[in-house]
Amino acid sequence: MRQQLQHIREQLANAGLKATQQRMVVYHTLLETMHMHPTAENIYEHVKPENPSISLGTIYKTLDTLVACGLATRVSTASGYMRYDANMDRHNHIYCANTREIIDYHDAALDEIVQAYFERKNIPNLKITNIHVQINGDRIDPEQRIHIQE
Amino acid sequence: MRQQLQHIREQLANAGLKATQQRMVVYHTLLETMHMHPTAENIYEHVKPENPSISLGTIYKTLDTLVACGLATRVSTASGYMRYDANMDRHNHIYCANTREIIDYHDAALDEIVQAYFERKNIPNLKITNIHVQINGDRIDPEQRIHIQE
DNA sequence: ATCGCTGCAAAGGTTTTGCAACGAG
DNA sequence: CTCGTTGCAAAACCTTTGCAGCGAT
Repeated sequence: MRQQLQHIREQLANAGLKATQQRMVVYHTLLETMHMHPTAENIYEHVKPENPSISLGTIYKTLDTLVACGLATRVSTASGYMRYDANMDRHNHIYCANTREIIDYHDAALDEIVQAYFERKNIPNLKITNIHVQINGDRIDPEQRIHIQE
Repeated sequence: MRQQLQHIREQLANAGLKATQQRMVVYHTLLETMHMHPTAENIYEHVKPENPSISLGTIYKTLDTLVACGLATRVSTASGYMRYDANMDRHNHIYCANTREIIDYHDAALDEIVQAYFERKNIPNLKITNIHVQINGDRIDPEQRIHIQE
């Protein structure tokens, strides 16, 4: 955790950015709550108790900054809310329509199959940067968590 | 095209909805501009010259209606804008980062592979309703269209 | 004629912006 | 000390809503 803060500091320095309290806190929170793909508002509420003077505008600016320097990404939604993800490992998302969750889905075998498919396919005039499989569905039992085994 | 308007009329009737001028025009435009996955604003601008009295609020309400009765879907974006798609055939999307386009990508073989994969996989407590492959990339030559051959 | 739908304008919610004060390097 | 960053509040956006009047059935 001290190590993680050090890591954050380095990443920001590499991008030529100051390691301010606010950035440290926001990025740390984003890492902590990564699995829920929070909105700016979510992070604000999470951070405010221990940082009462932080402003929502700063959260937005910081998230933009993190995305710009490759420490986070925006998550595609059809909901109108912007959600953020600090998990930069190659992974896919399960979208639960009934619970509105977005669940990480790591699956190297799937990624391999899909990537191989597109290498064979070769779409002209397109340089593919990344492929993302969006699994839409519903939790059958909304009380029970979805647990993924590779 | 007359046939298409008839089809629209039937679909609306089936859903217990009145076939108003506005709905006909909006849906017709959405079908015509399907390939560009327009925003509500896009449709408004497209429609206004020939329907000066139509309001943007009506466009939004109509798009909601079309989505609710299964004639259109919302397209996932990481941009904050809501985009709509009247193409209800099973298909995927190519997201061009440099041109901001969303291009339809039909590929039955890919769909087959992915679907078979998840049938084998069976994620516990999840009922999959649909799987969507998002191909992110850049046009190499922004002047030249991307043309897909199956 | 009825009741659902439209147009308008106002409100709502999220995200961005401008600028003086602040603080990390 | 300097210049990038923050906090605040206002503005800019996109989308939704309320309601009187209109029009499809």
